[in-house]
Amino acid sequence: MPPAIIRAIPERLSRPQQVAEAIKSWVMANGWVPGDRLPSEQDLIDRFGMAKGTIREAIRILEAQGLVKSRTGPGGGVFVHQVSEERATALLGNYFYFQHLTIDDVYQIRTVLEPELAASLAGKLSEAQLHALEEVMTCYAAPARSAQEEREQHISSLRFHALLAEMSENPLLRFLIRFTANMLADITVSRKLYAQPNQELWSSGLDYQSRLVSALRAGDAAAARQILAEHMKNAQRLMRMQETVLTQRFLPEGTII
Amino acid sequence: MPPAIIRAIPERLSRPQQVAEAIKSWVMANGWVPGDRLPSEQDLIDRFGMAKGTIREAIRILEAQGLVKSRTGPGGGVFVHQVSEERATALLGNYFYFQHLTIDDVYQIRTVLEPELAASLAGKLSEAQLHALEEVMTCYAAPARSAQEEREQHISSLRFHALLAEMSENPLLRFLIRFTANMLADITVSRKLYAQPNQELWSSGLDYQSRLVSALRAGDAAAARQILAEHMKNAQRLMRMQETVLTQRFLPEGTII
DNA sequence: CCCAATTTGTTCGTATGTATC
DNA sequence: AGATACATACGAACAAATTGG
Repeated sequence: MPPAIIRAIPERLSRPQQVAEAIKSWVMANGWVPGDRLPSEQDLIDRFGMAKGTIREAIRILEAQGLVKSRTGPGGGVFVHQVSEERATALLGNYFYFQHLTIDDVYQIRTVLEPELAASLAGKLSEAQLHALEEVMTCYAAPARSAQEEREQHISSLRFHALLAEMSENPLLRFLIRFTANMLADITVSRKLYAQPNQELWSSGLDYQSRLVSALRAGDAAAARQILAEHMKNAQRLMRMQETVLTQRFLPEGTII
Repeated sequence: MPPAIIRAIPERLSRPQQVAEAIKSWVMANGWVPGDRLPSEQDLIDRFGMAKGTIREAIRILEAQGLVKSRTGPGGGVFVHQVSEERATALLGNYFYFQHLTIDDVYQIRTVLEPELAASLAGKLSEAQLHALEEVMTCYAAPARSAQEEREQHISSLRFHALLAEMSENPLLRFLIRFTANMLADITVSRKLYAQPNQELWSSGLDYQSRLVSALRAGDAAAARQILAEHMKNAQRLMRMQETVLTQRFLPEGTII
């Protein structure tokens, strides 16, 4: 039987990478948490017996991963930093830049995750949270008068889903819903911007969401699941009708819906 | 109405970060693909009018993100590189290091993704692929005699799911299934290693998988979905019974099941 | 407001390592 | 083996940013 975990042959790491890994393990071993300061640059130079440039490159590697942040001046230094959702989104987005995703690929995921999210939140939201959702919905109460407006409403709709995800207790579910919504917001383009907006379809989208909030308020998980399942199916159909496609691009950090 | 996409105030980037972003955009604009060589270090120094150290730090940032790789020697240089699944997994794992995930969090995702995967693959697999799945199943044909063996079988079971995911056409689904399986393989520890293995439960796990392969071969999507849904519910219950917990840790690149 | 101390950030010259021919 | 072309590493000096007096 093969070993439980196949650890790839460690291709020779450059020294900065080694140092970065060493620091990472060191942080973990010491149980350092975000906000804690790492030894100073000079200190690291002495400890590792390496040149300043090498140490600095190591720091930059950790910084690129979102694990540390550095500040200049007295009281400055390199600090452990909690990887932000933005950073994680950008880094994962880089991976998918090279995998040609289709709209349907993304919707295959959303079609199962969103209903699950809705079901898990039914009856668990405060009145304030439910109000926040209704607030976002007002952004597209009026029917779109152009394809451009329609697209903006689509983005608002995605924001609704991102907000809903924010309310989940499950960090993984939260991230995945928001990640997929961000992907769609960032990299979809409609090929039919000249076309007339299809009011019937998007207004039914609004209808879905208000029914959803009702179900969430009533604590009806089955209904919430069902409503969102239909909503997803519908949204996917609309994207298809508009011949929407995904544009390949790197996601710069800082984009968030 | 707020802007469609809120772009966070661009907190002042250090020069290496700016250079890294500039190179990234440059690569995209030129449509460079994995394997293409970036200008030499000296060339970049001249172009950006910056010192070697700064340029090198920028390269390291891109390297940490998995976007480039550099080789020394003649014909060497910095090359565009497709972000590997391992790298993406490690980087995303860093994010979840700071979000305390529970077993149930991971299973909430698996419970909906795995059945969807199974359904989408029904009737689409070649006989060779189906054989490969049956091959992995043989690893735990024999009942576990200890908690340790039981854990090894659990890992094998995860490998089965990872292999199944590999067969999906959907890169996002593929990644997510494999990511969650990797999370469980890497960071679960059983708190009841002293306990007797529960043969009944795991052998039923094997039963599920052989029924699944049959359904896949028969092209019965509904059955495949149903079988995996039950399998997931059962596996989650087992993890609960064993009081399995997640240990928080950074995932070094190179771990893969 | 300025000055001094502290810490990271940047530059340049030089030397070393490595792979190709 | 030797020459070449490239990244890699080192060290010392200098610059910029931040804090506190």
